[in-house]
Amino acid sequence: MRGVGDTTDIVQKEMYTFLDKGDRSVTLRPEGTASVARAVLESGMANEKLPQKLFYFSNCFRYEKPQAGRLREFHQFGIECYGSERPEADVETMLIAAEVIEELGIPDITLEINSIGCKDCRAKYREALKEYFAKSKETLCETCKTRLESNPMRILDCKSEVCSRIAKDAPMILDFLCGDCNTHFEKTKKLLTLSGASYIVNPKIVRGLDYYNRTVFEFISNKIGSQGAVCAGGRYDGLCAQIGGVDIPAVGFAMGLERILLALDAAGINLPGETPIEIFIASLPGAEETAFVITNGLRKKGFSAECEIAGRSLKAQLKYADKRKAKYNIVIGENEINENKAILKDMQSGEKREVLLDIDDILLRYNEMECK
RNA sequence: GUGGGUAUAGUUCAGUUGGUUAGAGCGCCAGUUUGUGGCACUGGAGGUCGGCGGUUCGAAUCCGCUUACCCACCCCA
Repeated sequence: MRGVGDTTDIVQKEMYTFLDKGDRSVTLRPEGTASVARAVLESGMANEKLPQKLFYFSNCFRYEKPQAGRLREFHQFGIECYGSERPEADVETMLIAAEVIEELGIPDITLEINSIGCKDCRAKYREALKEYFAKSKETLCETCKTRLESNPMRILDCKSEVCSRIAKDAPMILDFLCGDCNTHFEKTKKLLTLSGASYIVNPKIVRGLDYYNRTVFEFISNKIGSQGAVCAGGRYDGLCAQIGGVDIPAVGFAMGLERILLALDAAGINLPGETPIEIFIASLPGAEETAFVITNGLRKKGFSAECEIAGRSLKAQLKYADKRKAKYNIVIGENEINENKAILKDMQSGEKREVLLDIDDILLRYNEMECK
């Protein structure tokens, strides 16, 4: 609550909080950053070397009404950089996100950035906003009336027709940045441009977590429904001190994995499916034990090998091997056991080669066929 | 929290104004020379039609309640 901010929706409405069997109040984490900050401080990482660069994959929980791209249990991939207050860290972070998105091949993603300044800038800005919105206080929507006192910046984000119309001509945070924050933002934009990253400045971005300051950004898709933010983040210099640790600047992002999957799906990009097995050892009645032992031997050599464990006919076994996309097969029956020989067959080319019923010989022939 | 929608086989979906034994494609299993798969053909398994209650001679179909899911608002990854 301290980290994310107790006036945010995440804390006020969306936390899964309950008592455990020892009557302790437990909350499922709604996001990753505050947990990482706590871990960094608790483990003393901040005293080791700086900057520290970290990543996480984690499931998160928010009590919201589910819809496309919004689940009550979802997964985030995130990175965090601790120990630099300079724009290089901000841009490095954004570039990594851009790289991930590009590497995955997701098209039509826009990077939107903004600066929400520091405490001083925001104090002035809040006053200006209050003054501005107070003039139309009566026409604001109910939630925004309360936001006027608690967190006027979020009125800018309100989608209600009335509020957004009023917000249209509201003062912009960018006009209230102090010298340092302005320099930081200008340098950030410059580094992005120098790195060849395309972005737009969206002065309306207000992140929903209170720990952010200065740079905030979102990677947005318009192909995955109304929950378009596929990745979002920013700088959070005050968070460590806020939760009771040393004062250490940081910047990071979180990526919504389910939303990434939606975007991949919308673009028709398939993720790699089932891993094909390398060798399938089929067996005829009486040869099951030999097949089993050879399969195990191949596995110990690091191969992905399978044999029949369901007692099916040869035909069914090979059908199964085909469905598993096995690269090679070996059929073992009475003849093979008597002669201590079998046929290693490439299931795609149909090429065959004689092998001894011996792990090393199978590996040798396998490699010969693979290298051809 | 607010609004709208959907629920039938493993899956994607048909199912007429209420009327016999609820169907199809794909998937799964088996067979088509009992030692080589993919293709084709044939056959098979698999459903208390989301749940409970009501109307009716009769309900997958109509009504009420309920649960789950989907979409949008809100909010956010």
